[in-house]
Amino acid sequence: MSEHRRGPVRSEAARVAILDATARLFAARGYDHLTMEGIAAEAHVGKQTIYRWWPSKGALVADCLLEGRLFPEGFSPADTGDLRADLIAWLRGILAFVDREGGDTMVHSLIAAAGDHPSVGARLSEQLGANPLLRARFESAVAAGQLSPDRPLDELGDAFVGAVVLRALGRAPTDAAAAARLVNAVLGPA
Amino acid sequence: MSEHRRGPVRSEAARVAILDATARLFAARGYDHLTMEGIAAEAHVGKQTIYRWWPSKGALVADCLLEGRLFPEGFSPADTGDLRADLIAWLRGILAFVDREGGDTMVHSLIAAAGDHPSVGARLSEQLGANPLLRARFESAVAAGQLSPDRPLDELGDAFVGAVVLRALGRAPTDAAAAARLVNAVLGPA
Amino acid sequence: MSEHRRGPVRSEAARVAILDATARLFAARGYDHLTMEGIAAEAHVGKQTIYRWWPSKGALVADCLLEGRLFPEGFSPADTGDLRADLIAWLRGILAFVDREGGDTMVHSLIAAAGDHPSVGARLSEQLGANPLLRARFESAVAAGQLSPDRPLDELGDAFVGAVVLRALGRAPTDAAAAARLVNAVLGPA
Amino acid sequence: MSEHRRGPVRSEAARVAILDATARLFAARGYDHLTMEGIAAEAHVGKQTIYRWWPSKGALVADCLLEGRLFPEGFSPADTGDLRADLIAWLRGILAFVDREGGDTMVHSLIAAAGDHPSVGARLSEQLGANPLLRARFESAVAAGQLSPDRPLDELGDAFVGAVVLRALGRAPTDAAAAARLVNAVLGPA
DNA sequence: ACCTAACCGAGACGGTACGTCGCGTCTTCCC
DNA sequence: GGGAAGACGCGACGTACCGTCTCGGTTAGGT
Repeated sequence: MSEHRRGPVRSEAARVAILDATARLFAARGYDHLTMEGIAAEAHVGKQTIYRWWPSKGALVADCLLEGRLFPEGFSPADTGDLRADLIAWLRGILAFVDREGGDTMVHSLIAAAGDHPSVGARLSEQLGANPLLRARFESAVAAGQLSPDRPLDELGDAFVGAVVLRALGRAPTDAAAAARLVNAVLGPA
Repeated sequence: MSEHRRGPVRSEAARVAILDATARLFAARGYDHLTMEGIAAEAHVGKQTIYRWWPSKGALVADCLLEGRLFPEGFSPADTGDLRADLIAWLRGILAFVDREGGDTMVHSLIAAAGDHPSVGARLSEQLGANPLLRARFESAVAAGQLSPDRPLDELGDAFVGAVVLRALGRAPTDAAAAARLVNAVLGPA
Repeated sequence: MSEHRRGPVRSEAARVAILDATARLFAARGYDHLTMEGIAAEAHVGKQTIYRWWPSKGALVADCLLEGRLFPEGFSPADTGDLRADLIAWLRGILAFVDREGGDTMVHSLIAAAGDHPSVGARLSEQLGANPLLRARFESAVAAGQLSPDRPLDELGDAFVGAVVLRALGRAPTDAAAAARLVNAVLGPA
Repeated sequence: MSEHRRGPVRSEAARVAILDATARLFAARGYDHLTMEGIAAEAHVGKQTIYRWWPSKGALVADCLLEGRLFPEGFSPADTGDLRADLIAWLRGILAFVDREGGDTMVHSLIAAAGDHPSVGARLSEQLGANPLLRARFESAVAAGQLSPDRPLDELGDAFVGAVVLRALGRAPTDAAAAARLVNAVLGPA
């Protein structure tokens, strides 16, 4: 009944080698020094094998992001019961990542990749902003009466993550109090 | 007294022709279809004349932005006395610009350019976010008692503009109520 | 047994198109107006395809020479039994070629190419001087007793061809008796 | 009565500096690595000053040649009374010059320059071949009965020098007996 | 036990743009 | 008005990648 494909199936080894090579080169040299030829060489794979399964460099990076090959970590806010303190700690972690050696390159690369490939943009806020987890933290704060139930929570997360992205775009230096200022700005003073 | 330079000075005609050509091509075809060769041809100028004065495509676009060649307008919030209404109107204008024909291309191009060149990022928030004017609007709101004097105003602006940028990165479609939701999220419910 | 190469083999069509284009443009505009870009365009070929197989313009011209694409003819002395008359006729042919419309350009181009690429120089004396055939003519003359068997024949050929090349270098105009004078000078008076 | 030119006359210092720089760079890097910009810089002279007085690189080199800035020496045959021995010694000197470090570069450069500028070709045979002196040696040999008075002497010189140039073009290695073979070839066996 | 379609590596191909070099001209200031 | 400095429009250079294509070799179904 069903149409059967003959011949060998997709090589998992090749798929993994390509994604590994992509993540490795992305981390080492950034998105715009990433080349299809470089990936193919690094992965010991023919270029056609890449093009057979991914339409573009952006899609490849999006897949790496999806499989968590670019951020081993994944930032998520703690829940100590004190929303402001938790948000400040969470933002500090992200800002420290951006400020560290090569971190701004990583962020800029992701932003560049987001420009190339729509789904990278979507993944970006999830991975960097950990939006589902962030939203959960907000919901917990609402339940605890620390946050008005009328605040649209997704937009609230966007405001925090967006401010960080904007800072990263402009490469503005971040001081120690930046996280606290941003929380005060968005949530209102304590 | 001063050490004097001999030889011809920089040609203003060439400088203007290059910036004009850059702005024209940027608007027409977007940042990543913008090429140095295309600019040189459009400006009837040698490539070397571009490289003599600008190190990269990004720097060129940054200068265009600085001279207001990319946004004749410049979004600025009105001051009717009602902060929320003014912010919603201002955000709607920006979102409409992003959503309009080719508007997302323009924004993505600017974001891409920001990745290439630091000062584009800085200029971006000023031009697109009109930060000095936005800050003035916030200060007016503080004076009117509509905003707590303890909110850091620059971070507040970053949160708004950042959220818009983040939306644009993910190419999420914007509905009519998006502006209002964002204002409620950041400022708290009315 | 043998290590096997994978991947596509060299395209004969591209090779021929490049050599054809080179010969065509060389004949039309001379060696120093010959450009790699022009050849690539004329041959409908990427520049890299030329650089992949030839290191320089000179090597390309040398290959054309080797395949007889620059002189369809190839000057060779007749053997009527009269050495002096045959040499004079042969030299007249060459001098006429040099003097004719564009002929000096061709010769200067070849000399310039010889400067660029060693093997062009070697091929030059073979093609223009037809040395193997010239040497055969000398051997025939030795057998006929018209030439001392102690004359080194290669050097004899070099003397004739070299004198012509030297004339061409200096662009000295050649009169009708030039060929006869050269024969008398080298072979001694009749 | 006569039209007087006003302003300063041609600067001899500049003229000498340019020719010196040309000769220095020619010897150091060869004709085709010689650039007008390089000469101007080396001579601490504006490019316009060069173009004001010389039409091309070739003309510049021709002038250097004319003033003896390229060959301090100038090969001339001795007159010991033995023509063959004198010619062999003379040829050996030239061949040694060609074969020595960078000597072939020098000769190739001169040939290339001859292609660019007609008078370089003419000067070349005079300087390298020392034709007037060579002709004088031949005339002495005719007087001594060592050479038939019917041999055209200019063509005879051309044959010798031309054979050397041809060898140099093809970069053929020269062995010790080469000079003797050439003399035997052209003059006939002893 | 073939057959054969789809996979794989390698890499040649026609292209586009890059950033550099050198050309010959033009422009500015100084002597 | 000659000369230094050097900016200009221009054209070619040789390189880097793009995305497509063409090879032989390798694997699995299907028959």
